[in-house]
Formats: sequence, structure tokens, C-alpha cells
Amino acid sequence: MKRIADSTVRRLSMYLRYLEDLDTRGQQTASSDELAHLCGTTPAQVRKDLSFFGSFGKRGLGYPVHELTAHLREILGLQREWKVVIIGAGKIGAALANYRGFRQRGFTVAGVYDNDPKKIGQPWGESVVRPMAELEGDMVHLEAPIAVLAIPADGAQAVVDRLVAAGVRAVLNFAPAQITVPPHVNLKSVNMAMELEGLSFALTNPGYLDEGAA
Amino acid sequence: MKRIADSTVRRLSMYLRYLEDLDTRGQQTASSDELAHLCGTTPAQVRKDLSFFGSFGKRGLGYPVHELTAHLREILGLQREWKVVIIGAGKIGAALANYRGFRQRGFTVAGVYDNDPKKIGQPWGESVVRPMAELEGDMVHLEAPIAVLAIPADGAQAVVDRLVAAGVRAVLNFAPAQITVPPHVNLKSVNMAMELEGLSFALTNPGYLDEGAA
DNA sequence: CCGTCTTTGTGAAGATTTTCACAAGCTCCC
DNA sequence: GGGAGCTTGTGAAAATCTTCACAAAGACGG
Repeated sequence: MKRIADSTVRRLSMYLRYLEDLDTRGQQTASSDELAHLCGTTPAQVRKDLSFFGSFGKRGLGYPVHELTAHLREILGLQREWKVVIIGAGKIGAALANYRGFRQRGFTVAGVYDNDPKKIGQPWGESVVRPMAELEGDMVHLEAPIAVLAIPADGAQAVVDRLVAAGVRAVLNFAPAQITVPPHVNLKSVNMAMELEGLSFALTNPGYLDEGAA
Repeated sequence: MKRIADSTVRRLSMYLRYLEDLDTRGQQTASSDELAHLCGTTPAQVRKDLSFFGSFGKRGLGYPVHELTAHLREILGLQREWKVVIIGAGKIGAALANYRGFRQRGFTVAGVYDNDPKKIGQPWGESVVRPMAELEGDMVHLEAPIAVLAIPADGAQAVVDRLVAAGVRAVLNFAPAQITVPPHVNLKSVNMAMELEGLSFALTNPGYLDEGAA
């Protein structure tokens, strides 16, 4: 089984988004060329990405939109419900839970945790903010495989350690800290500061970026 | 002038964060090995990244923490103020503006815009939410080179087009849409759905990811 | 049913990024 | 001042990712 690059998975996710659009509009087939244009990549890239998982297209015609949508959902593991615990009842967690796509893709909030006494007990979407101290106890029956870490950098690693000990198998980290997890746990970090600094770099050093940006 | 990879810039940003920590604690020097450990990369990678911009270390000793911090700030263009307009007075924009690191790194909110009549006029940090319609007029004297796009996917491209026409030179996009900009404008997109789907994929297909994750 | 046209799937080539390995240089202690 | 001990800086090798280019396969019109 070949290793799939992270960039490939990201593109699959994007193909899915646009295929869903096309499907909604009733389009029957889409060529790699059309998908590439929508997603800002190349036709060869689209075909290569898909070819890792099978042979979904018809030569001379393109890919069947509805069918490929289903395949991609399955590949990405989106045909089931994913329970997610959110750590940190702040703006980021709220943004995520509010986001329509979150639920649409099968992610549901299993619990929200915070340390702030002012937040604990407050209603939060369809649930209520729980104290961090209850995390381990709750996790026993929550069985949420994914955690979103939306707290400040201080102590983020300690919380991740607790989450991992409680059985979480994937963490989406918004804390601006370098987190480490054991090999059997998946970690993705989103760091807004880093992105902004990337833009600052690009604006400051136009010479270093000859080739067009995406 | 050699092209600098995006991944390199991201790591520079990370080195900076940890060097600042070390500097605060009064540490004089740091080896590539130490930095690598802190940042979850390899010593060779650290040295290679830094070597693109000069020769900052002393053999046998390591890198002078305070000095390298200053160099990295300069390389990343963080020694000046960057005015940022935020489009969308929602949770994401608020999270960004609340984030201490945002101001600490020299980013200041020059204006916040929204279409929602309920939000327009509301206080927002130290400024007030302005109507989208005023964007072009305001931009003439705001002169903010960076825009953060924190609105839903629908119409995101149209707003970006307006921003670009108004002179914005870099966009940080949180809308889950594929945005295109002219070559002279820099674009970075953060897509929470994509990250979550990446985790879903990893949990669903452990076989595809033999090598340890980061 | 045949020829033309389109588009996929995929090895191979090319480009980019990471890792290796080691000479060169600096420190520090005797 | 000289040798032992580290650590940098960097070409070269390895690994990874993207693009190319084309044979194979189906669609479609006549």
C-alpha cells in the first residue's frame, strides 16, 4: 500500500467539495481538465491523485460526478459520523462548530471543555461547556476519536497528553505551539500567526518568490 | 536569488517563536540540534533553512539566540507594522484579533467590515464594524496591504476581487472556497474542513500512512 | 462498422525538498 | 599554543512530489 502524500489528501478534499457542487447542479460527468480548473491545479495532477485509489473515469468522457463523489467520501472516511471534542470554549471552537460544513461532513460536537469558571455551564450550541477536570471521566463513554485544541499555547501539550491518554486518536491543533504525540495518534496544526508571517515574508522579499504564487 | 520554499518559511516562523522563548529565558546560544528538537524537525534542516539567508552561527558553539531572533524578524519582515483589514465580523476574525501574537508580531487591525446590518456600527476591539460598501472608499487612506477573509464561501471571490482592486497585496483566506488572485497578489488559504477531512482520512486508512505522522 | 475525436491512466522524466556526510572553523582546557 | 571536542555550512545523494507524454479505451457521427 503506497504512501499517500498529505498534499494529495488535501486535493481530494477539494475535489470532493467541487464535485458536490457539480452534482447538486445535476452535471453528469466532469473531466480532469474541468476539475483542475475549478480547483486550481493541473489535469495530470487530478488524474494522478485519483489513480492512487482506483480507476474511476471513462476514457473519452471523464469522471461520473455522482459516483466519484461517493468514492471520494468513502476514501476520505466521510461516510460515518465522527464525534469531536472541542477543548477551549472560545472563538475558534465556536467558529468551527458554527461552520455548516462541519456538520455536513459528518462531524458532530460530542463535548466542549474549558477551564474558565465563567464559561463552564454556559450553553454552547446544543451542549453545555463542561469543566476540563471532567474530561477523562466523560471520555470513557463519549468515545470521540478526534479532538480540536483551541486553547492558548501554554499547557497545550499537557492537555494533548491527557487527550491521548483518554483515547483520542487524532488532534486538530489551533494552539500556536509545537505539539508532539505518540506515533499512533494523528496531529494537524493550524497556525494563524505562521500564515500571516508567511504573507509578511512574501511582501517583504518579493525576489525570493519569482514563480507565481497560488 | 534562490526560490525559498513555503515549508522553509513556515519553519523560520517556528524557529522564531522558540528563539523568542529562549531569549526571554536568557539563553545565550542554541545549537541546530536544540532548535530542531524544539521544533520537531532535524538539525540538518535547521541549518539548511538558515543557510539560505546567511551564516548566523558559530561553529563549535551554535547560534547566538538574541541575534538570530533579530535576523529572523528581519527576514520575515516583522520589524515593521502591518496594517490588516478583516472582512467578516464573525468568530474567526475575532479570534485572530484577540490573539496576543497578532499584535505582538506587528499586525494591527486597520478596519473590520461586514454586510450584516446588526453588526455594522458595533464596537469591535478598538474599532467599529464598518459596512462592506465603504470598503473601497476607506481603503484609499487605510493603505492596508493585507486582508483577512473570514466570510462564507459564497461571494468570497467577489470580495477578493474588490480587495485586490483596492490595492491589497496579500490575502489570508479562511473561506472554504478556491480563490484566485492576480500574480502580484499573495494568497494563503486556511481550510478547517480540509484539515478535519485529512484527519478523517488518516483514521480511516491507517495503511496509507505507514511512516509516522508529525 | 470505421475513422476521428476526446479523455483517462500511467510509466518515465523533471523539479523540488529533505537528508546525509564531512571538511572547515571555533571553543576550551591543559 | 596545541589538540580534543563540538557544531556549522554545504555540496551531493536520496527521497518525494509534480509534470510530461503517449498508448489505450471509449464516444460519436456518418
